[in-house]
Amino acid sequence: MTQVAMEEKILINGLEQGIELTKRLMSNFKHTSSAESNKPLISEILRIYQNAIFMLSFNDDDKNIVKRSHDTDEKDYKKRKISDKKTEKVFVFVGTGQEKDSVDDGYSWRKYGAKEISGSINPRGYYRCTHQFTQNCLALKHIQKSDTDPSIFEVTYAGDHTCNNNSASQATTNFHVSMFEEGNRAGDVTEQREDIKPIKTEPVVVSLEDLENQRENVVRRLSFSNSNHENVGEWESNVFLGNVMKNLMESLSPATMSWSEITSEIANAPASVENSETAYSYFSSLDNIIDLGHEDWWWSARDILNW
DNA sequence: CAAATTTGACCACA
DNA sequence: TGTGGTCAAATTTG
Repeated sequence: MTQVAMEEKILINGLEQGIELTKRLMSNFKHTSSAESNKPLISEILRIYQNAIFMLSFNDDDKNIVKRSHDTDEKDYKKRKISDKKTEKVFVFVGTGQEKDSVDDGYSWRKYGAKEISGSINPRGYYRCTHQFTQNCLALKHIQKSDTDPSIFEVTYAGDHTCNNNSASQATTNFHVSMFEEGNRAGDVTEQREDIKPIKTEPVVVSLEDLENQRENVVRRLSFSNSNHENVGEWESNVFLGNVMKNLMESLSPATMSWSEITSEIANAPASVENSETAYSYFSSLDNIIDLGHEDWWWSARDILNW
C-alpha cells in the first residue's frame, strides 16, 4: 500500500467517524431544538465534508484519476461479460454496524461465485443482479473484503442496471461511504491532470429519489468538480455527500424537515473553495475536530457554529 | 418448494 | 500454466 493510499485510508476513516458523530449529534439535537436551527449546522457540516473530500480527490491527482471512457465500444458485444466493462473500484467503509459479507447498496444481488485471489487473504465474491434473467439486467459486482481492515470492502461494479427493481425504499441502518479509487491502467491520460483539478464547488442540488434510484443522475447533478469528463473524484464525492445527506435525513424525523428544504438549504450554502489552500484549511479544521474525540467534538462544534 | 448460496469444475486469457 | 471469472450441481435457507 502506497503512502498516498494510506493517507487516504486514514482520512476516510476519520471522515467516516465524523459522520457517525454527526448522526449522533443530529439525533440528539432534534430532541432539544427546532429543525430550523439545525439547518445552518447541516450546511456547515456538509460543506466541511465536501471540502475534505475535495482534498482527497486532489491528493489523488498523481494517480490515474480519469475514468476510462467506455463509449463507442459496443461493437463486439460477443464477449459480453466483465472483460471490457468499465470497472470501477470502490472502497466501501461500513460503519460500526454488524459484520456482513456484503454491502447494501440498494440493489439486490445474487451471488454466483467466489474465488480465492492470489496474494489476498479474503476470497472475492461474484454477484449479478437478481433480475438478470427476468429483466435482462446485466449489472455485476465483485466484492472483496480488505485484508488489512475488515470494515473495508473493495467493490468493483461492472455493467449498468437496466432493471428497476432496486429495493431503494428501505433505508440502511448502516452507513456507507463509497469512493472510487482508480480507473485502471497506466497509459490513461494522466498528463491531463491539470484539467482535472477541481476548480470550484458548485451548489449542491440533489433529490433523495435520484440518490437511491438513479445513481447516475446523482453523479451529474451533485457534481462539484469541473469536468467535462466524469472523473473519479466526482463520483467519490457524490456518493459520499449523498450518504451524508441520507443519514441526516434518517436522523431527523421526516416531519421536521423535508428533503426539499434541506436541498435548498444546501443550494444556498456559500460556494466553497477556489483553490487548494483554502481547501486545505477546511480540511485542517475538520482534522482537528476529529482529533478532539467524541464528546469534545460536540462542544467544539457548538463553538465553531456559534450556537 | 422456490430461491439463494456454496463450491468445485470449467474455461478464457495472459 | 497459473489466475481469475463463470457455470451449475449440490446444498442451504426461508
